Amino acid sequence: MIGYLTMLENEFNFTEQINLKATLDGGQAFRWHYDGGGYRGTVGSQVLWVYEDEKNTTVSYINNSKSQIDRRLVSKYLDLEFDLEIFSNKYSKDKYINSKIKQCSGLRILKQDPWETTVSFITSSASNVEKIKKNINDLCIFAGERLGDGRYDFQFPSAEQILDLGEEELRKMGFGFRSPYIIDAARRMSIGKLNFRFIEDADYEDSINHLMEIKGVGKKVADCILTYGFGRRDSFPVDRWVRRGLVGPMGFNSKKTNEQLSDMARTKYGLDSAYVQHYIFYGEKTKKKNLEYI
DNA sequence: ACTCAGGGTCGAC
DNA sequence: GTCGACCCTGAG
Repeated sequence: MIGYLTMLENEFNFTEQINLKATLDGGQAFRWHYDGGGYRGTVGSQVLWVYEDEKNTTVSYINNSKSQIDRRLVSKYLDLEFDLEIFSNKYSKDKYINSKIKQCSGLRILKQDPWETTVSFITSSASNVEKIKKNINDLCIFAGERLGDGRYDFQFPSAEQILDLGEEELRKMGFGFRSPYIIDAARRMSIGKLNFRFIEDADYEDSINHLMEIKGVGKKVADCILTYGFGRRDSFPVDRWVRRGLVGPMGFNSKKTNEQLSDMARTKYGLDSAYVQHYIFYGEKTKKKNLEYI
C-alpha cells in the first residue's frame, strides 16, 4: 500500500488526546484496518488514513475528490470535543472507573453512520469482534461502492443495496440467523418506517422503542446503536463484559438482569453513561487474565 | 473429531 | 420470567 505520499497535502492534524487502537479498533467500529503505521478506513464516502506520532495525530484523505478537507466532520466522528480530562477528573476518586480510564486513556466514543451502526450491531449478537469484522467487511466489499484502490476502500452499502443482495446471499456470506434481521432493517429503512430523524429528536425511551421494532434488535443492540451511531450519552449498553464489571468490582446486584442493570446505571451516571460504559467494556475486554484491577 | 462460547434475540411454555 | 434454538467460526 504505497502511494499515499502524493496525496499528503490532503491532511490535517490535531493535538487532542486519542488512543487510535482502542478507539478505532476496540469493538465499537469494525472497519478500520492497521496499515503502514496507521489506521485506514472510511467515513461516509471518504477514505482516511489516521496515524500518530509523539506530538499529534494526523488525518489524511486518500481519495479526496474535494478541494477542501472537511475537518469538522472528522472532529465530530472522533468526538474530539469531548473533554477527557474533565471526565477523568470527575471519576478520579472512583477506584474502579479511574483504573479503567487509566488503563486505556485516550479512548473515545465514535459518532458513526447510523445505518452502518444499525447493521453492525444486529450482526454483533452472539458473535465476536473478529467475526463481526469479517461479516461487515465482506458485506461492504460485496455490496458497497468502491471508493479507493485499497483492499477495504468501500462505502457501507445502502438499505437498497442490501435488499438487492437478499437474505440468501447474506447467509452465504456467513451472517447466519442474523440475515433476516438485517433484511428487515433494510426494508424498514427503504420504506421510511425506520426513521433516523425521529430518533435524533426523540427522548431515550422513544428512541429505544423505535429501534426495537426492528427484528433482531433488543434492548442491548438498540443501546449500542444510540451510543455509537447517534452520539447519545444517556445510554448504557450492558453486555456480558459490562455486566462483569458492574456486578463484580462495582458491586451491583448480580441477580438483576442486564436490562435492569442498564436502567440502574443510567440513573446513576446520567449523561456520563455512555463513556462510563465504554471504558468498562473496553477495560474488561482487554484486561489481562488473572490480573486484578487494583 | 468434538465441544464450547462469542457485544443477543425470538418465540413457545 | 425462563429456556432452547438460531448460524457460523476459531480455540481448546
